[in-house]
Amino acid sequence: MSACAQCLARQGTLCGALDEETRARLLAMAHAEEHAAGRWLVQPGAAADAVFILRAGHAHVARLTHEGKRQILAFLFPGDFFAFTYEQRYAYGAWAATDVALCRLARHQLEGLVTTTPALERRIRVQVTRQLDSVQELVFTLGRKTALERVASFLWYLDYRQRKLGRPGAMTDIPMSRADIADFLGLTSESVSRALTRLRSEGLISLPAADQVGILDMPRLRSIGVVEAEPVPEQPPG
Amino acid sequence: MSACAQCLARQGTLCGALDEETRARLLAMAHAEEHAAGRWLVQPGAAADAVFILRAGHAHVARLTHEGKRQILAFLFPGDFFAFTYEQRYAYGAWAATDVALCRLARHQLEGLVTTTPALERRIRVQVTRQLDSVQELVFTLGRKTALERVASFLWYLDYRQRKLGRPGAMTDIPMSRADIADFLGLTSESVSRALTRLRSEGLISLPAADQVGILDMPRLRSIGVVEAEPVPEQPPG
DNA sequence: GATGCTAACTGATCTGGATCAGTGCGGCGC
DNA sequence: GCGCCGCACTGATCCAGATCAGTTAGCATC
Repeated sequence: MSACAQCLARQGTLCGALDEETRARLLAMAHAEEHAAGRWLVQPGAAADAVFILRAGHAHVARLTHEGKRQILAFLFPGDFFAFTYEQRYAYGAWAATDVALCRLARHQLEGLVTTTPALERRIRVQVTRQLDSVQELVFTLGRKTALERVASFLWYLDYRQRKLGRPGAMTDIPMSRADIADFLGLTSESVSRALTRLRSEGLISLPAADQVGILDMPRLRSIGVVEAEPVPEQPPG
Repeated sequence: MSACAQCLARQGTLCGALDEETRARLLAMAHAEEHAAGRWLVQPGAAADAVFILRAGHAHVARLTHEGKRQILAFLFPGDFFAFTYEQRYAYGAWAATDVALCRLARHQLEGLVTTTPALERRIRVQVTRQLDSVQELVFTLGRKTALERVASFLWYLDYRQRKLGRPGAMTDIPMSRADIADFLGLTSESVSRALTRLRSEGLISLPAADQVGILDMPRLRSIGVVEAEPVPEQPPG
């Protein structure tokens, strides 16, 4: 079984629910790649000619400014696809945080298959819509949450992602640095540290190592972090 | 010509580039609606059973918290479609800022047409991807820009949207309140006012009325606001 | 054209998170 | 084992933007 086959068969991702034939065709055009940690997988501003699926490792999508500011737009977990756009060039870059393995799909090839395969088209639409929902979630976090709320919701999100990948352990990995978390949440690494310390001192989490959290009180963590949207019967705030 | 026909024929939107037959079918399932200012067009948390296209007026997509905080996720202009999701319920609401006119498309009907019409499927995918790009832009704004930068980029955005709708006048309308702008940019209305005052006092804009700006120095406004992503040759910041 | 009423603006003060400046610690090379 | 290096944490100070408190400018109503 080729390197890409397994990742294309994964449930709940781009191709999981597709029929055999379509998956075989995708597999035929998929190009397996490996990259070392600390490299651009997608160069910001490069010609947008391919779509990728992360097979293994951790990566993130980020936008940079000329002053060296960075905003991480998404953390990528195995099975996630990225670099999908209709623009000529990528507005953002994708960075390998660890050693990673990818499937690369040439955009024009994929586009060809998509036009003759409604089921694939639909899968892509579902995935892009999901991504839209999750970025809107991030907008809310950045616009209207305090530092503590941001970190609490981030821990919930980390746990959720890892649970979905099927790791039911008591501990949740933190596979990125404090600086990465800060650049995702619109904070500094110091603020992330302080928020974690505070959550620990209040007994919501344990921090046995810098890259591991144990969530001790999920309901309270959720209530601090998630700030649930509520079905409003009538009348707006503004 | 029915109320919806014109909006379905509009170029650059959901249905602009479709063939006659598909457009006729869409038109057949489109239900024209009008709503007064200050009402929910889409109730947050309501069953997600329809998709809408804004025909006339202004509206916005917003998420609320139980503490009365609000984050506006997008301002809607004529031709925009919204409330498109694969979830059971809307995570966000859409609010009529002025009197509005809509086309309503029942989700199950649209879904049926979409599966047999690749061109429509593709149009939706392009639109959703564009929305994703613009929300990512907002993430960057909220995560890494100062108040002045946010307001400057917002004015550029307003001007861009209105230019695209074909209003080449020297003045740009501001069809929403300062509080709305604040809730979009993650600020307070006071901060929005101060930023506008400062941009005016530095000669970048004129403010003949509260709901109109004249952009006097677009290059400088862009350079303050847009903080362009730059194609990085190698090496990350983190 | 006086009387409210609402939204925009502005000034004074407060504060959450940034910034600056360390300390502590775990992993790695020698 | 020991020194080095990089990251996480923590303490002290600073500051951008929030908050609080008016003032001003339309605009509708009588």
